[in-house]
Amino acid sequence: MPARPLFPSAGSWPSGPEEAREEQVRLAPLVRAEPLDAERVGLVAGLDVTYAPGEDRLVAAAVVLDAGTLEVVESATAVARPAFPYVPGLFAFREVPPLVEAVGKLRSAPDVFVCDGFGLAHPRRFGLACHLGVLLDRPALGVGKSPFVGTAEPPGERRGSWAPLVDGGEVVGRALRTRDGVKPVYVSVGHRTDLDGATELVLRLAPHYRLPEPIRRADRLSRDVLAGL
DNA sequence: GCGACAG
DNA sequence: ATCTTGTCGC
Repeated sequence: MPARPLFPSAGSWPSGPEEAREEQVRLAPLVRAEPLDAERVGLVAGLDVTYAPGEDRLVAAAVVLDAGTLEVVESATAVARPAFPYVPGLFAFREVPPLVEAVGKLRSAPDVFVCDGFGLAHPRRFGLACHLGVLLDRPALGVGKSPFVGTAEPPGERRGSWAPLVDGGEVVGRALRTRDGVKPVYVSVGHRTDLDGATELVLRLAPHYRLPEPIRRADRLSRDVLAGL
């Protein structure tokens, strides 16, 4: 029996930004950093959400890939209304509910969840990847397309080079080059992962494109489903 | 106080 | 996030 209601349906969803920030501060200590052996990861789930222009409707997608072949194993989606407005730093309250719903429809148990956004690279060290990882108590990491908090030197131009992302004197993630000469992505720990493992895994998942394949697949699936509504 | 601010 | 075609470059 859970000590605290974990899901929105359980009635603990914040009514506004203030409560949401308090919730993040409460949950942040639950994040655990653990070594992630990228070589041993078998199944990876990519998560993403697409919003309908103008309408208050969205589609969340979870796509499970074989980390070795990058073949899609299965996928699931959820259609919903945003449960929270977009506020920088409170992003997870918008996307976590539908993402958790989509993940709940999966038959497999992915070894790692790859989120479109940040983990510890967050003002309160509790970004989307932390939030989702803690709720599911599964390994999770975040991949962002633009920096949110902190600063990083530009990594070397070659794929694989990276530079620490530092915020408030803390290393909260890495700016990682996944393609030669292309703008880096920003990797951070979500839950039960570490930066070395996350970096290695992201590189493994992004052999050809800037973004890891699981996220690209989830992005495409959520788009396609939304277009078909 | 002002600007910046994941998706 | 989304509104938006072609175009330049590897």
